[in-house]
Amino acid sequence: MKTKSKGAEVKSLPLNQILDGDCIEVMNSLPESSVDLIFADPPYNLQLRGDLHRPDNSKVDAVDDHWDQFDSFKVYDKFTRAWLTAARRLLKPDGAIWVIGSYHNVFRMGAELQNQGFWILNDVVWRKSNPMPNFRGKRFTNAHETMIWASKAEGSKYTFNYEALKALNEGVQMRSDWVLPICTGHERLKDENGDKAHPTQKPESLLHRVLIGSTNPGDVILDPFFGTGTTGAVAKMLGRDFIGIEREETYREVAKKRLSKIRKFDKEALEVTQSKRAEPRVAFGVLVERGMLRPGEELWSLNGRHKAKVRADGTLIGDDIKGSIHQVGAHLEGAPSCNGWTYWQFKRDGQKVPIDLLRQQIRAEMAKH
Amino acid sequence: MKTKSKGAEVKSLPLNQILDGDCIEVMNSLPESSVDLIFADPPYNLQLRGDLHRPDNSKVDAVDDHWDQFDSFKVYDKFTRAWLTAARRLLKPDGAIWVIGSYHNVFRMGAELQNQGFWILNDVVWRKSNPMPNFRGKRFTNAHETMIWASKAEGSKYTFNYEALKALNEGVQMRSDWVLPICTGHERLKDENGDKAHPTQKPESLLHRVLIGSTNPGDVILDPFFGTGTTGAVAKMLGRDFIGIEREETYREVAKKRLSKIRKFDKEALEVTQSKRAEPRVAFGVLVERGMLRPGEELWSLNGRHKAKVRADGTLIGDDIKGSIHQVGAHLEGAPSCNGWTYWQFKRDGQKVPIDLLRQQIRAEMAKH
DNA sequence: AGGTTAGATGAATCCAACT
DNA sequence: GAGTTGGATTCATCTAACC
Repeated sequence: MKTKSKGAEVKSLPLNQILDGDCIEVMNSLPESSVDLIFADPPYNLQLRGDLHRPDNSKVDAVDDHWDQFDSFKVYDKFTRAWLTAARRLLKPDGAIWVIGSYHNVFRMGAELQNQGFWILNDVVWRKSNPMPNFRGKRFTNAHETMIWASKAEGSKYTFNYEALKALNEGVQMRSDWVLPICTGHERLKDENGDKAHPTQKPESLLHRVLIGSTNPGDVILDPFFGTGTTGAVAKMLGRDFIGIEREETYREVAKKRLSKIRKFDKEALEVTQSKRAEPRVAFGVLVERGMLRPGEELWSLNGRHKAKVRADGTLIGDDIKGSIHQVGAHLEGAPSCNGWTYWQFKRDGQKVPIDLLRQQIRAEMAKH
Repeated sequence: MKTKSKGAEVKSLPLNQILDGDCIEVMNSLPESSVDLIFADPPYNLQLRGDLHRPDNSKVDAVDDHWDQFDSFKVYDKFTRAWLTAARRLLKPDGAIWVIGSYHNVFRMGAELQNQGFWILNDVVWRKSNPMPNFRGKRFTNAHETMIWASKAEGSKYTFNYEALKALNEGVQMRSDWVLPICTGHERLKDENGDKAHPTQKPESLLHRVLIGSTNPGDVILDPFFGTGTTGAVAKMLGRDFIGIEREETYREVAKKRLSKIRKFDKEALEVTQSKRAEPRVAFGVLVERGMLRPGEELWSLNGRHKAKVRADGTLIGDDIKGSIHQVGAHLEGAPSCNGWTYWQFKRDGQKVPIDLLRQQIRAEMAKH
């Protein structure tokens, strides 16, 4: 659905490029309602007072680059309002956004998201398995960052690959707390001096989970604070298109070099576990039409307490109720709803068999042709 | 230090009582700069639409109480501003506050704390070991709540019992994410009908860690949204004084009865807080997310007879089967079950290596941190 | 008595396609 | 666009009933 909806405006998007400039101006130059997902890791306004030293007196490399200083919350709020407004304009109606931050800025971003009409879906905690300790012993180890996932508006039909995430998580549904290591080792990009190329490079594993969970292959993902391009790198691997915006030339250069080395994974590997909802709908009446069930044949409920008769038009008739397999099941159980496919069974060779088996046969046939 | 600072005004405080009334009015009637710590669990402003049913058709008991209803963010913000202003007035200069909330309200509370000059020390994530699942599979399991810990102002000499918390945490620094179960079982207070007495009762283990970490014996702790009195109960056990404010008579009654049964230094309560460390379960998908295995990469079976390809969501795809490492292994062997971790191998430098080696690497990392 | 199984439940912004 | 119908969807834990 999403990929089909790409119209003419999408074709004019500067896909898989890193755009130079202030992200607000650049976003305003792009066509509205053209992007499926935005991932944003804005500067944090860290308010560091003086230099921080480890117990052994070695200096900690603080996040004190010039772009990270803001005079006050007021200025920061103005900045947040501006870039979120520009970002929201770019999102398709069913698009979504992820923002990431720490306690220094995330509350202001979250409030502004709500003020602008974004609809928060989850706040997700990235629980770092190897955070920097609190050297002074004056606070708790700052061991997590917070991400907010929000759709463009209440009622948006956002993308959520529930089954794929469940598969990623050993068969149980994915929670709002993710345990992942920080970006270190070979993955951490270095400059020519061997220092880290960017102070807050995010791990690819984080973006992998974000993109697998909330985008499909072919989707367009915008990152307005591209940095050294983790979003673009993972998007490319996963067969998504990206647009990066970054105003610092050194970061653009590092990101460009990084992206040139990335290759997309096999198409087959990118196909992901699908939800049953994605499968074609089969009308119960088709089973009757095809003679898989005969009119007049009896069906038994899963618990064996009820039975009903199949009618020629694909409805059921019970003691005091006529209707669809779902309606009759719900009525008999006194339940608000009922999935008739898993509720009803028919008899073959003395064995009770769920009618869903017949639906699966039909679906298998449909897949062949 | 703290205990010495108690002046004449402190003596007039209504200690270890539950005050009746609107918390803002009551707080304004108390003497300023008289309280060491405030713990606040205000209404979350959940905006629940219709009913929600579990897959077994049972209805979820929603938090739809009148006290959680607000017309808009504007109204909620006004409420937040008012009670935080009253709370800040009551705090001693070196006092601190904890607030707890979910994504519905915590961003607004956090921003207002900052606006009023509170100095955020940490945001602490309560990771629930047994949260309610997401029944419709439309979002991530909402598995955590967020607490914000802030001093009255920048430069406040807040209380932080670093060593006590370290001891609580098996000798390593306490982190900003706490794994604790929700309040159930005998601890959960019931009314005469056997229904829960309060819809959102917090676990004592949570308050135990808060009070051990950020107060000393003899400190005065105020809870403006006292509910059924978890803050008071834990304060009493730990030899702190409390002041509770609660406007609902039924909650006050339950809390009063509860508190009468509490005795100071209840050793049992101390044991409750020893968080059970969950056995580190590693999802195969994590190896893919972290780049230890690449989507599209091939795995070989232990006997060399079968191979399968890794997909981006941590499932495998073989000749005629898709599924988890365990499912695909079992299918290929025609076995009822299979331990995929010991069955599958990957290739590095021409050598076949069991994937379990990668799991061991991750577990070693988790154990370290 | 001791172990097993079935049932209940928790701060939840929880559907989508068709007529 | 509103109303109707099909039919997809749950994890950890505690309690009570039951062998």
